[in-house]
Amino acid sequence: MDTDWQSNLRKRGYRLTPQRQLVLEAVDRLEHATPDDILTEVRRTAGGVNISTVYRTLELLEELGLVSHAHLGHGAPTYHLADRHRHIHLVCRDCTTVIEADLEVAGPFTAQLRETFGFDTDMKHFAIFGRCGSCSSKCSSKVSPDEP
Amino acid sequence: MDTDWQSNLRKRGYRLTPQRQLVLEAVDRLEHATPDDILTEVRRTAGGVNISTVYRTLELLEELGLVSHAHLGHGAPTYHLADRHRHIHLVCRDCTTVIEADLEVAGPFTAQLRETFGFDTDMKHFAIFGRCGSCSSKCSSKVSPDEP
DNA sequence: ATACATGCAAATTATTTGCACGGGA
DNA sequence: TCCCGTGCAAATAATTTGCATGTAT
Repeated sequence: MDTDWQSNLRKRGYRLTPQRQLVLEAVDRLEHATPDDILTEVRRTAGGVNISTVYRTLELLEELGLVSHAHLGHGAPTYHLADRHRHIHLVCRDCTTVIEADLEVAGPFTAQLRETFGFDTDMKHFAIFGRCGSCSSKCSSKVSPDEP
Repeated sequence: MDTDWQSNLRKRGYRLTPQRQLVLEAVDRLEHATPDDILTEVRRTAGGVNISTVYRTLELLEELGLVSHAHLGHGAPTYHLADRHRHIHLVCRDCTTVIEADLEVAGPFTAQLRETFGFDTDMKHFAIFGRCGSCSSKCSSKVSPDEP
């Protein structure tokens, strides 16, 4: 039987291929996965899959609203199921740990941005940069040049 | 006479070169400039300068605390004088306009992140993603797949 | 059957690195 | 003089694209 997304895919004139199923499954299984991570995971099942297929498929799945990506740092973007991961990413500049904070902690902040600038904010797309508690308590001698 | 940063440079054993002066001046003059933007600007004065020198110089100037960089989107990072641009960048997903908001609008938000997670936030480093007022009012038919 | 999807290789873009030469201190 | 800094070219990494072949519908 067809799942919801599979019939949706065909409804829009796209084909259902093994590669597309495998990429979606990999995005589901992995979390915060880069295109390269996803390729590696997909190849565990289907060895011949190419990286360009992964890029093209991720683009398609994002267009369909099934997956989203976020920028957690200078590196490659990370992909996740669109209906999962409804949270903010706090990334530590020192240990690169990612803390996941509920979207609502930013509620008053985004409300003010809307009020002041008419700006409709998506806090999920870019990470929030800073230093986590454990790195702060280490009183690191290496002071960031970008901080006040 | 030596400026502050020039003697600082030498104090640390680095040499004062035309390239380093020109890169710093370009970062000052341009705003939100990518390494490539900076190269173009520097070459207006000194044609032979190489892109790798720009990268190496930006790294050095950042180490010295003179410049900082921010990530305003998926593209290359942008550089600015460290003691300027003490603000948050609001980037529109549709028109890619950058709104500059005073850091203090995020005060309560960063206070709560510190309280809840012990996380010390630098709102300047990554842009805040969303949609600006004028793009929202256009009632764009292209609904973002990443929004609730 | 027929167009769309894929694999593959080459092109792009952004950044980094090895190396020999040249110029500041 | 000495060695750091630069230009240059090649290496890397991430992503995109053209094209011939393969395949879902």
